[in-house]
Amino acid sequence: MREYRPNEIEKKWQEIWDEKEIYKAEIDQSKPKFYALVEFPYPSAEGLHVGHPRPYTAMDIVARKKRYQGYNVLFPMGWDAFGLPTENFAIKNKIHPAIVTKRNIQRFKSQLKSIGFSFDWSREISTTDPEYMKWTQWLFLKFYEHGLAYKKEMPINWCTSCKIGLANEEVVNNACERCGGEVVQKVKNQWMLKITEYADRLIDDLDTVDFIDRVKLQQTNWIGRSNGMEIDFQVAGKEDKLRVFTTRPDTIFGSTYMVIAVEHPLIEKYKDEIENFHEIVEYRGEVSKKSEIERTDLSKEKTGIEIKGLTAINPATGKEIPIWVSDYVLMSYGTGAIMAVPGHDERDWEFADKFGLPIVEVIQGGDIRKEAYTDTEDGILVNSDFLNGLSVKDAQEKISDWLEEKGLGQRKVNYKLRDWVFSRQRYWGEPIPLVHCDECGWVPVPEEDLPVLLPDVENYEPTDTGESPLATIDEWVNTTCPTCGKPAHRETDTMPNWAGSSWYFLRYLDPQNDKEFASREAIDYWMNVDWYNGGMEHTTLHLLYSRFWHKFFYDIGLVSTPEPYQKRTSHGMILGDNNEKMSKSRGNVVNPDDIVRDYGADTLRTYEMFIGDFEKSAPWSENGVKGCRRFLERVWKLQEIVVEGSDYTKELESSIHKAIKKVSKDFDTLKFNTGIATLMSLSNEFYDYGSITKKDLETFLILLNPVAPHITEEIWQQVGLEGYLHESTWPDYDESKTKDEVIQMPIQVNGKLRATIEISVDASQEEIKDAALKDENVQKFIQDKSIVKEIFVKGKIFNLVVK
RNA sequence: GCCGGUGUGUCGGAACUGGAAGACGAGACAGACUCAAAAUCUGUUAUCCGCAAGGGUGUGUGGGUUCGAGUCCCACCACCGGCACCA
Repeated sequence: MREYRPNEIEKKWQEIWDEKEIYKAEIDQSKPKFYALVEFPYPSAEGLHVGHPRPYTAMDIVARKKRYQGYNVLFPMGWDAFGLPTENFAIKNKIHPAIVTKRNIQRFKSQLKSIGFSFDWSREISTTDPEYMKWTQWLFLKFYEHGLAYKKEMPINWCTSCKIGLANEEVVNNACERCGGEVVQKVKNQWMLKITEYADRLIDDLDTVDFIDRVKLQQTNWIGRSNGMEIDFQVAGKEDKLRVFTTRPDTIFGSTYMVIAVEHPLIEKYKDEIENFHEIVEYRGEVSKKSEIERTDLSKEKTGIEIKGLTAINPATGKEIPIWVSDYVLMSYGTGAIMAVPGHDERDWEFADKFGLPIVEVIQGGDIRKEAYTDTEDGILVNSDFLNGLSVKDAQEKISDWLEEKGLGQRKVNYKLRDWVFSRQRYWGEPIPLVHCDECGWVPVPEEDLPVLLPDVENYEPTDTGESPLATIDEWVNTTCPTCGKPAHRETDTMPNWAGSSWYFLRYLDPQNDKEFASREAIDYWMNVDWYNGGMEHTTLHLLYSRFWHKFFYDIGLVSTPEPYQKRTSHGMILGDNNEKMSKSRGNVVNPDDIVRDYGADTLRTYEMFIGDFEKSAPWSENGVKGCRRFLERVWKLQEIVVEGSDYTKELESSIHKAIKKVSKDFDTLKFNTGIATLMSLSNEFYDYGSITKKDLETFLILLNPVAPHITEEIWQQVGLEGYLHESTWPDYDESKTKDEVIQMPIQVNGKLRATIEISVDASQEEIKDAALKDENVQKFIQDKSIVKEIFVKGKIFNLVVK
């Protein structure tokens, strides 16, 4: 027998698989289909790190197993290649981002190939390819045509020193990451996508898909649906009304003041009448430096200013109340104004307490002198006129009816979810394919002119007016109106990187199609994605965005299903060996190339799956890698003890059936670590027994193959098993053979283990009791006490309760 | 801060639906092989008391439910992911 040399055999088998095109997926109506999807990577300059292969290996195992079970599997891979780091690298090194991207993709691809994933490379896509961009732009225009893309004034991060717009990530402690300059919020007119129109369906349709609970919960909470009322408060002596949203209209009699966001339009409108306008502008300046997280921090010291010269009328009490501004009220949630009820809202209570505003109790049960009373279960209304004596629930109904009858408010569903800011003032993204004409307004670029390509520019940095670098290229910006032919100019904002990743799973179905984004036949055959695995960090953005896009496509008849993904799971991160997130700056990055070179791809794959619970993060350990290599060496050496004969080894029969059952189940439920542990134990049993029949080896190799595809295929060939392993089928097991006839039954006295007895699995309670009472140790603990209760769980436990 | 999650030997982790805590792997220790080391093989390994049989303690902390809790409930602590222009 030869030595185990992974580098040789891995290369050999990768070439054979490539040549035979066994992972190429074609539409085949005679087989059930299975679409397995992993999140496509962003090809960074650093190359792959060992975190990448974890989800890829997991889904590779699923894909390979499904093929053995007779499914027609689609398992594609591509590149989410637009992005800031590439652009920044290009700026710094004066090199075109397209060149950087191409280089990075080549690197990533060769790294992935060396690990032996069963991707169908014939379907490889990159979001930056013109043929791909064309359809991203085309799909964006569908949103525009259906009124779901619109322009709105939105704040961007503005570095006062570089005079350019910054991404959130480039803002560190309110300062510019590059120059350290001060960052403020500056308003800019931007393209928005109306995701809020789909808020209800994005929540409700979660019931129709198989996502892990924490993903569903997090999406639901992110969308943040709440039922309440919009209520109008008259601004005293003025035409205007201040509209607020509240989920607690029942507490309206306790509303003793109002708070509006610093950005609220009322402030500008009445600037001449606001006595302390200066002071408010100054405060607004301070607030513009804060992030939303800082603004809404519950534990921070409250700040705010009373607007002098404007007051409002509480529609329930008819009393005049002051209006304040404070940073904790956001223009982006609700109406940008709140009715403050300090007696029954924690934040309002602290605010009122600090500024000496009146606190009125309207729900009995707490002590509002000490803290806000927020209980909605048992509270009874007081100091609330016609609501007095009602429960919170009844009061909510009554006041809502009353306000609606009087025309002072209406019931309203509100969401935390906000519309999606779709504009970026960046170079490395898809140009938004719209042209502005003074006569015709915004006009879509006609389909035959797509894609709108990026022009070459000298400088990739955003401009000092806050516009995209494209704005400086006159010959690109200046064009003619597709409708009237008069001079017009192109939109210079580009799309966020989320655009390409919002529909890539559809392009995989038909990646070379130059007539459509994907053919209907391909969509109908392959969709939905049967299993999509990705990081938890994408739950509320990418995963929600792509569901939104797909739902819209469904509505306009482009796709045949209302949800894109049938099942969604999530993996944990791989940390450095110091238990911290892998990063260049921490110096704890492990490159998979080194592991493949020193130990082999199969060892890398086995270790990544054995490292721990797939759904949790786990620190890298070189010793753990060695352990997995040791296991594969032992598997290799099974060749030394293999014996002829196609019969099962009777003595190990039960272990083999149990292993088939356990491994099959574990691979379907992401329990790869225990699946591999089962195979380790089984191989140990073969060694303990001293030999393994060809038939048992065959079963063992198929079970291990999805994890370690190269070594198993090689051993298969070496020992002369029939055909190729990749042509075989997944083994079945016999349920009756997985059951033990004799078991070790734990005997407890008062819940503590005192003995174990070996007994038939079918033994009755009486038989077990007799045997238990014969045990010396059990007797010792019973002695003269009397048995008051017996607890018997068949096959599990027998417990005697004594007194 | 808000939303979601996690916490078990020296380390990674295992434990079905509330039923023997620590599978499997790593590390360590001891032994075999070797001039020696590495590799490999064998054994031991939660902790405390005990020669042993056996017993006490033990799953982040404090409480509770139960014959029985890592698992369920309440309160708290620590850490991780996300917070809308990183991907």
